[in-house]
Amino acid sequence: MKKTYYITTPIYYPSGNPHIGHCYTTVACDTIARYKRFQGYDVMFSTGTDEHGMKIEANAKKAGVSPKEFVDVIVENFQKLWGYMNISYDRYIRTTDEFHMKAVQEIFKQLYDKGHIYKGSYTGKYCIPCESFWTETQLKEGKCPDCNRDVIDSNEESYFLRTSAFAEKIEKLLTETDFLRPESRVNEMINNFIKPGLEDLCISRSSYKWGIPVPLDEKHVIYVWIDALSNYITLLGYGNDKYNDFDKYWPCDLHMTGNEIVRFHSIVWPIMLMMLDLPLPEKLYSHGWINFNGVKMSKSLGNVVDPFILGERYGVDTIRYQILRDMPYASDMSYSNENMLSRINSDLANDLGNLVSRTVAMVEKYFGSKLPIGRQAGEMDNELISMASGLSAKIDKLIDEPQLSVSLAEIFKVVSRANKYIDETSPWILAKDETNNPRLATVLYNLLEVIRITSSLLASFMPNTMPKIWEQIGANNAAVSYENVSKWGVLPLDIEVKRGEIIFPRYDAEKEVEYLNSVIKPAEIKTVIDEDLDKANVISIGDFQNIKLRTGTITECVKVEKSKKLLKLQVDDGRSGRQIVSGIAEWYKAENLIGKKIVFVANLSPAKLCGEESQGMILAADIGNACKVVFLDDDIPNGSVIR
RNA sequence: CGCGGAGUGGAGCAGUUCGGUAGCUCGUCGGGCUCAUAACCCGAAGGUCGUAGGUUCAAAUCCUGCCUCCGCAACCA
Repeated sequence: MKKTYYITTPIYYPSGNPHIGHCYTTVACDTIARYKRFQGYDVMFSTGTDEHGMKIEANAKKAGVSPKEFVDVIVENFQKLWGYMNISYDRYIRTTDEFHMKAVQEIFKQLYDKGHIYKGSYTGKYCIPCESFWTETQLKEGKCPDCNRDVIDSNEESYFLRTSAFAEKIEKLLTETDFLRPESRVNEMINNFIKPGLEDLCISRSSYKWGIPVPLDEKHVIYVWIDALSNYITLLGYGNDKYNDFDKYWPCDLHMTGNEIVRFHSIVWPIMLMMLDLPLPEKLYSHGWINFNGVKMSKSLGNVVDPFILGERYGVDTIRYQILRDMPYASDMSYSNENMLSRINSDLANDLGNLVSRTVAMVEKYFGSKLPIGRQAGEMDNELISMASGLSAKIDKLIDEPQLSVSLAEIFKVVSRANKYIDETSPWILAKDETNNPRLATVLYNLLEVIRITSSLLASFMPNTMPKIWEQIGANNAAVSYENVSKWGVLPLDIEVKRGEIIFPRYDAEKEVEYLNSVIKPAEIKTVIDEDLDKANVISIGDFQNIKLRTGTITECVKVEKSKKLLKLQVDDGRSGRQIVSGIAEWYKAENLIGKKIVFVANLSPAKLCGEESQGMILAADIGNACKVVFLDDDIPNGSVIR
């Protein structure tokens, strides 16, 4: 029986359309899945969408549709993108799939029956108008991060998972095995969550409805963790009859995730599996993010790179190549339109595409497309041959780590060596004398062999384009099999080539960058104007009159020592003065504010921020992620009322 | 002192585990070649490795302080 290999992407949260970040994770998994199939494994490659939760419920409401209708549209976009990017997933799971929902309830029940779940109460902050729960850390200066209003303490009855009991086991798993990679993540997890003491996890909510109901207690829905993480086993048939290959594929060989959900995959998920008495996955790999010109991509900044735009213009394989090649192993990738163009021009067009083109052209020109049988080896051949035939062993190892960028670098080292080999052997000189024909044929044959080997290995990365190369060098399917990738001399001696279209065109980098900059913009500071939000939050004139705005002058200003964002201002308010603490330290230096005239909310109930009393709030404008204080003309007297 | 990561020629990175005066890709400049997608090959210029100290015969690499940037802090890959 064939050996199996099970690889997963995370299931994505469809609160918005997919972008190049989702793309990276999925393309990386696809490449590994393809390579494993190439090696002869029986592969299960899964992806999907995590479709429940408050945010989706809220977004759907805003859009005026049901949550299911809302996610259906976005899920279609995800699937469209995966089709477009040539993603060879075997199974797509949606957490709204009937079989999954039933299986999750089944898993919940099992955990409950085994005593791993108990009913307790969840303490948090609640914003009444937003109907949202927040944790202490989510609050912005003690206010609801969505609407900036006061929140109240709230106790909600909830179910909890006894994760605390497994702290020691998880610590061992993380520190004594290579389960979690890269290693830097291990430190992060241990320091942040294990050392301070692992707490039980709240696994249900009653504040929204869009989720899988808790069995026997339908007031609650199952919160994301058990719902989403379980997908990795339910899609194999665990707890349901729809699929039947759990025994075949579990335990998983590789879970790939982004950094933000490592915690749940490295701590909660293994604990769940331990509770269920199931074997643990072999490996969890967390990759970095794609930054755009050094700035993290985010929808609010409007600097999200759209894979469709890039794919349309340069081809899907080109995009796949670029993101796989430029994402470093353990850190973030810095994307820029310039880097993208430079990468595809120099590696794909100049090195690989041109190698194919010049080799095929020479076989055509010197031998009428078909090599003669006679051969004559040369000393210069040895290095090239040994590099090429030893390549696949390296790649096998790198794919397992998984070091995709380094894999590509290794393959392209051989491509470069082949270009150099052409210069060393100078076929155009050999061609001048017919007695050199055996030598010339050998040189060209060697080049074709290098192209066969490198393109076979590259096919997992660029599945569309490599067959075009095979056609041009006259390689049949057997020649590009895994079995032959470590062998030399596989192509028939009298191989016939067929010149074809240019494989990777070269682009005018300057012109293209100009074009790209016009359609894919780096982050710029801009104000998001959300009229709908304003309309939804209309207040009466009375409400407004309840807010007392007054003018004042900043007389003293120092940074609050313990905090990163807070400045402590002494304000002359035309009366006895007051102290205001404001979260603007990221944008203003304390000394620069002294003497400035500002507007503040005079009747705000005092609050303590980082131990400092704040009697009011100063007005500032949100500009993108930054903020600017509203300054006034100096001739307005302190204490004047604003209306 | 919340946690983590990073600061190396114009850009992006490797090297730091096990100290011995820096390496790769792109870009720039010069040369070669002409089979090829103005592509390919060779060579050169360009860095006192964030900063201040310390250990050492010797530090990008070890130790200490400081500065700057980024990410995370219950769910944006």
